[in-house]
Parts: sequence; structure tokens; C-alpha cells
Amino acid sequence: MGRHSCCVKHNKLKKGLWSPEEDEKLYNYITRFGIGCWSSVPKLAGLQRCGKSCRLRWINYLRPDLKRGMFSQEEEDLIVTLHEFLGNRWAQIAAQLPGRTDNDIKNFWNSYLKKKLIKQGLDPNTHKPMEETEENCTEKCSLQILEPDGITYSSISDAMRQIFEEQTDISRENFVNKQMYEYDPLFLSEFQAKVDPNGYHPSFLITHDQNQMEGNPNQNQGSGCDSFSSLMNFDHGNIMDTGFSNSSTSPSRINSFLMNKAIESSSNSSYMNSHAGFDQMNNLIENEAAYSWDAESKLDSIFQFQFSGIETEEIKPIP
DNA sequence: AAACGGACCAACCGCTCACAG
DNA sequence: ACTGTGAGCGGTTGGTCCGTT
Repeated sequence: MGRHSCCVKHNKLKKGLWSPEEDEKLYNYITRFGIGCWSSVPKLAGLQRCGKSCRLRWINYLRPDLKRGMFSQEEEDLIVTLHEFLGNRWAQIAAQLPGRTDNDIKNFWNSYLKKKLIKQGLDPNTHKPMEETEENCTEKCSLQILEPDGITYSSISDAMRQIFEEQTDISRENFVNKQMYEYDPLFLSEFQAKVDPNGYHPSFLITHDQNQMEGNPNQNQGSGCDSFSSLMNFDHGNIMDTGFSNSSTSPSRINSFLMNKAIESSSNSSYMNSHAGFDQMNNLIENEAAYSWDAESKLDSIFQFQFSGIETEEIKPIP
């Protein structure tokens, strides 16, 4: 374990930038014989490199389907959106951007997007306004989880675990070890589906902000504060306010982005089009002339569906 | 023109996971 | 059950480029 074996064994292997000759050798070998065992590639291709280095060079540079050049605005928006939910899981983000590598996206994020968010006053980790994340979020959000039996859970994780264990056969070990609460949108939507087919657990009341609650009592009914939205915003162990439910004042960035994508996709067969969620959304656009609150509510569920689509491709099934 | 510093990006490193023996 | 190996991922580094002084 630990250090990769090929890095230990062959100290005389070449490191650093690849020459055009090396690229040609690797490219010719892979195009001729395909990707097999990377550790044997250098030997068979006549390269003084370790297999790991060959693999990286192929994935990040030589692959014929790679997209070169600047990131488009669409791609930029998509990266920011996905990062908001996936965090630094570059490989999963890259999977949604055909032709881009995780390394590309990681570099783009670190060199440009991160700074851009900071410039906009947003915390690049939470995607929330700086002043909001700087304060004690748990205090400000005044999160409360009320159970009919009178138990007040100390965190959303506790409450979710309790409900989840009651409703499913997934063990506590899996739950804790995989850290699914915090990171896995598919898990969250699956969890939601198991808890309540309508997406709302009757005994699961979350208030984001006391003031907001007073101003908008409807949120209490689950119409404006659906459980999925709440769960989706439970990130990295911090309770965060949601942009989904508060669309009366500021339409969610996700939804407006998806709406833009849907409009674009009607005339452009771009990368997200293949997902069923966007087909649904295209239908929605065709059938719904106006972008109303109702439409946005539907989009929330579509977005949920969209994420399920993404995750079923990328996330390994729960053991 | 030279020196300097920041930005960018290719590549490396260290780690985890999966799997075969 | 344990160990070794390969694959894959995310964080980090270091070289190069380019703008500024």
C-alpha cells in the first residue's frame, strides 16, 4: 500500500514534460492496441515512463476526444453549479463536461473560477455570500428538527440517520462510513424517495431562518421548503440556507441556469441534452409559456431528476 | 533590456479502493 | 484474512509564460 509500486521500482524512469516523440509512441500504441494494463504500456510502447505517467498523459492530453481551448460560459456555469453540490469531486464534474478532464477543470477552478466567486463576494467552498458563511451559520439559520416524539436532534445528520434507519435496510455502518449524508446528491434523493414518495417527510420540519419563516408561513407547509431542497443544501456538515425555496425574492441560480440550458437546448444539442431531465424540461418549456413560481417548483423536481440521472452514471451503487 | 512576480497548467505525489492470489 | 498490485482521484508542485516595474 501507500506509494505506488511503479514509482518505487524504477527510479531511472523519465519524469517531467513529455516530448513529441514520446507522445507519438504512446498515441500510436494506444490507438493500435487500446487501453489495457497501464503498467505494461511503457514497456510495450517503448517508453521510459511509468504506467501511471502514461495513463495521465493519455487522459489529460492525447485522448482524441479532448476539447481544447477556453471554457465556454455554459461550461463555466455548469462547473460552478456542479461544484456547489459535488464539491471538489473533479472527476465527477468532468464526467458532465465531455472533452474536459478533471485536471482541466481543477486548474480552471483554482486559477479562475475560485477567484471569480471570491470577487463576487461568494465563498468558493459553500457558494454562499462571505458574510453569511463567516458568521456562525448554525446560529443564524436556526435550524430546528422537530420530532413528534419530542426528541430534538442535535444535527440534521442525526435526524436523517434516525429516519433513514427506520425506513430502509441500509446499515448504520454504511451510512457513516460512506458519509453519504454530506456529499451524495443521489443518496439524498434516494433517501427522500424512500422517506416519502411526495418528497416530504411529515415529521421532518426544517426552518431555515426564523425571520424568513415569519415572513413566509407557507414554508412551514412543505410547499416552499421541500425536503429535497433542504437536504441538498446540507453540505460539508454545515447547515446552510437554501437558494431553492426563496425564489420569491431571488430565483435560484440553479433553476435559472437550468432554464437557460433548456431554452438553449431547444435549438442546440448540447451536452446536457442527453439527460432525461432536460427532455422533461424541454417539454415543460414548450407547454409552459410563462416562467412562473409554479414552473420553478416543477423545475426543482426536474433538477432532482436531473441529478439522479447524473449520479446513476457516476456514483457507485450503495452496497 | 532586465528583473520580478503572478498566473497558468502539465505533471507528480500520496492516498484510497478494488481485486486477485 | 492478509498482502501485493493496479487503477483512479484530488492536492500540490514546479516550470513556463506574460505583464509590470
